[in-house]
Amino acid sequence: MALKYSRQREVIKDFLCTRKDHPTADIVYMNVRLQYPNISLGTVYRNLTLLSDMGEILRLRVGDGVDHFDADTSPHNHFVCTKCGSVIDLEMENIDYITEIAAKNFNGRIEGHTTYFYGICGDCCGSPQS
Amino acid sequence: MALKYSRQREVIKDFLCTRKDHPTADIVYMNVRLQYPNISLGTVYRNLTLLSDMGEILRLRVGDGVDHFDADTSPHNHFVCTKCGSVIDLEMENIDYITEIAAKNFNGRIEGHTTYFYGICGDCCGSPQS
DNA sequence: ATAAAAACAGTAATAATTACTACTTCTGAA
DNA sequence: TTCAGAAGTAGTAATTATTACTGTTTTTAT
Repeated sequence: MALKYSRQREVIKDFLCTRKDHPTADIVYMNVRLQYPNISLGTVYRNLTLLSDMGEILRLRVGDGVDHFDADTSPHNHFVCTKCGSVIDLEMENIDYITEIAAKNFNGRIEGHTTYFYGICGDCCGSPQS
Repeated sequence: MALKYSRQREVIKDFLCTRKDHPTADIVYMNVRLQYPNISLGTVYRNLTLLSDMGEILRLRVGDGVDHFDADTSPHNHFVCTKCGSVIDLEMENIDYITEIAAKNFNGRIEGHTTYFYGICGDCCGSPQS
């Protein structure tokens, strides 16, 4: 009986599934609290960690100092706007073969890679003085 | 007269040039203090930020929650061991063309990418129970 | 030499995340 | 169906990396 059901965890997962942007723990907290007013931030963090450890969600470390979370666990890549900070899904062909390129002259086991593309997103390209 | 000479900055840069692992600010601080005992941690952070803003060093956000720094600014990629946490240079062919692959169906400007390979390093592969 | 700008040491503050604790909720058997 | 114990929770405190602030020192252009 290692993992028990928890209403809070379900609500967190459900909320994350409704979002295509990649919210931070704090944003999850603020939103989940609307339906579940006395949930605690610690519970949000614990369950996000739990869910990502189980592989049900992804934890994205895009380099802005805050973890982002993604309910879409299918293989895909992300773009981070250096102007507005938004994290966007990319529809692009799979590039996982780069791990084989990396493995060629490497003395160790390469298991994967994390790649984030950065630049200016469509919205910010259109807005004044970038 | 925007940027003035500073002995502290020189010592920090010199130390970083002697290292091929990718030390954190704290490790830089501890080592630089051996030669410069009353340097402050804030000075180390400020100068590391300054140097990376000038492009003289790289700031690596490998996803372990701590920034690493690299005096080698030539284009190369990094590997992070998920067991011991060490950050290692990879000698591999350039993969920057992946930004063009990413740009194909993307409505915005892709300027670059950060890629970190992860797995088990050579040392940890050899050691017991990985 | 000197004065203003920049940098410094030392300390305080911030921000994200994790740890702790007493209480509550699940759940598998009696 | 109860009920005991494990797992989870709310609320708070602690931790960790980093940045900001302040009064003093260093650099450098005149």
